[in-house]
Amino acid sequence: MDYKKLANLLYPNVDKTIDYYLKKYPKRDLPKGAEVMRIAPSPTGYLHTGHAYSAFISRATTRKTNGVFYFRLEDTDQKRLIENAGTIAYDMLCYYDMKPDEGYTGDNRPQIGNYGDYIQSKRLKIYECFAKYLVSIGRAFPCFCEKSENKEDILNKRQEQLENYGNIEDKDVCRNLTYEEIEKNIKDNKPFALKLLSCGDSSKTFKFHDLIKGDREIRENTKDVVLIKSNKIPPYSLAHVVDDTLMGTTIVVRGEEWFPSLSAHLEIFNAFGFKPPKYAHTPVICKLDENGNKRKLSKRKDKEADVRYFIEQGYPKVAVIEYLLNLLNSDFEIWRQKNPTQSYKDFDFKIEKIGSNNPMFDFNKLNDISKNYISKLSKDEVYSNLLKWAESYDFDFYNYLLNNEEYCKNVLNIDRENAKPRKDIEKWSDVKNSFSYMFNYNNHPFAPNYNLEGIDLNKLKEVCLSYAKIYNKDDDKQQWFERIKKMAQDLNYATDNKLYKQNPENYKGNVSDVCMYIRIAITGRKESPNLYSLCSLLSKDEIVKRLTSKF
RNA sequence: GGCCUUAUGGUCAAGAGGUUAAGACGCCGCCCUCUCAAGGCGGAAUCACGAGUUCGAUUCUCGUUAAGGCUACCA
Repeated sequence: MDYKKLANLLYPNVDKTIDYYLKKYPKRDLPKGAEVMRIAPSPTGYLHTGHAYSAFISRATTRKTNGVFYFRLEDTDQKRLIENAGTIAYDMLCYYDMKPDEGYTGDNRPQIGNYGDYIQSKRLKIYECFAKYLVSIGRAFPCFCEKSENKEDILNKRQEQLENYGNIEDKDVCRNLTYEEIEKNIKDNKPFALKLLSCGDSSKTFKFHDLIKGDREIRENTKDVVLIKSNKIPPYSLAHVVDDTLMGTTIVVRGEEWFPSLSAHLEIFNAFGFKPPKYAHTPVICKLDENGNKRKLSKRKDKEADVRYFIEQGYPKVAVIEYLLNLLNSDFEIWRQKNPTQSYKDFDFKIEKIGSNNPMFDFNKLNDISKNYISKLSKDEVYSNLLKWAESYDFDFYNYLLNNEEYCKNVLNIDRENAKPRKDIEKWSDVKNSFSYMFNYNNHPFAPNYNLEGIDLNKLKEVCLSYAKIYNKDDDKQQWFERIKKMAQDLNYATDNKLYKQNPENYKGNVSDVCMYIRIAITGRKESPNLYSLCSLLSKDEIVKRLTSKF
């Protein structure tokens, strides 16, 4: 077969050679050891938590090595495109401190960098040229078989093949077509897919080093994978090889689900004579499903699969990043303990430290990281973060915060900015609820739906009414408590816990019960931060009103 | 069916041919305390199973099992 002739028959309009493109995108001039890495999502949905997870690896590694982190949009699956998904993905990356240095920046926004176009659907001419080259050296052939239109058909066909033949044939029948047969099909305007003519032998293996998985022995590829679909668009396999070569990618980070097709990708690199990049196949974030089985985080079922969920809930971005980082390099948290005030960016992130089994998403851990992070913020930082969150997700609360800035900051500062700060805020959406008695109590002498079951209403009334008479706004913390103790004694409550425990029947209760009644009246709850702190932020009128209006 | 990957407490995990098998989250208890949170102290809980190599295996090898993935003109 005359392959050059075949190449011209299949791609008569390609006028460039691959050398043209290889020269057009020369080797990058970067410092020694610099890595070039990319995030290459397909815009078929929002940015998945797993994308953020692997993007972090690339961002951290390129930051560490003074390399380049770029964004390429893999929009080759025309059927599943979702509008704006690419833009959202870019914006999410920026939000989470992973702004790319180069590439796509959103739909209708300018691209950055000299290795574009960074949108695959705009690179079809390039792919065609590379495809033609493979035909011309006898490593690709056209396949005129009818394609299956949907996944179900494909799965059925596969099942049928399994049942009838016991295995699935890799080598495609069309690889044996003669030039004349092909020519006739082309003249008849039959659409074709271009496939790799695999030279692999499945009984042979070769050595391969993965940055995460380590040294592996891999079976040679035997599958005639599709290089150009019949709609002229390449699937991932060819686009990956061509783009990562032209764009100078040095490390490809991708999910472990790609590992089985690695062998085919390497054969394509090999067919071109290109040196493949290094690879890091990452574990996949999972969760426990209803049946107790591990499964991949699913965008349809799991809210935490969408990075926007964490923003809506008001998790600080650093908390989310540190959680993912903790999953990636588990020694991070030891470093964090030793370096409580440093940025996570100062942590020496190592790709090879990434574990190789699939972690489960753990909200307990995220919440813990988040509440620790928030507890270290100053009241001004808390206020501004909360305000920003509320602006998008709770506008009433936003207005309240804006109009009562000083007061709100004081509330947020209760037990903050000291050695043992309170750690009861996990995310911004918690704040309004946990401090509702401070923010919006006006019409509720007792918080809405407060359950007074088990509370002695007579005692509650007695304590509240007598405390309302003696409350003094000018007391300092000690005087405040002394006054309560005095009142407790007068009402026959114990003020010494040991005495009380010895003879509880001699008392109506302990001074802690007195505080409980006051707390219920002031906050509508049995638990709250330090009562003195709360009272000192409320006016005397407000306190008296809360103590008395119920009765 | 074939192929690939993984297996240390409930979760994230360190670890090495000989360890009392780190640490963190969660859980439980005690202390502190006006309650809660925090903090302090303590506790329960792990090397999937079976062979082999070895003086010795959770660690190395081989099987088994389980879970996940791929086997698409999806990425």
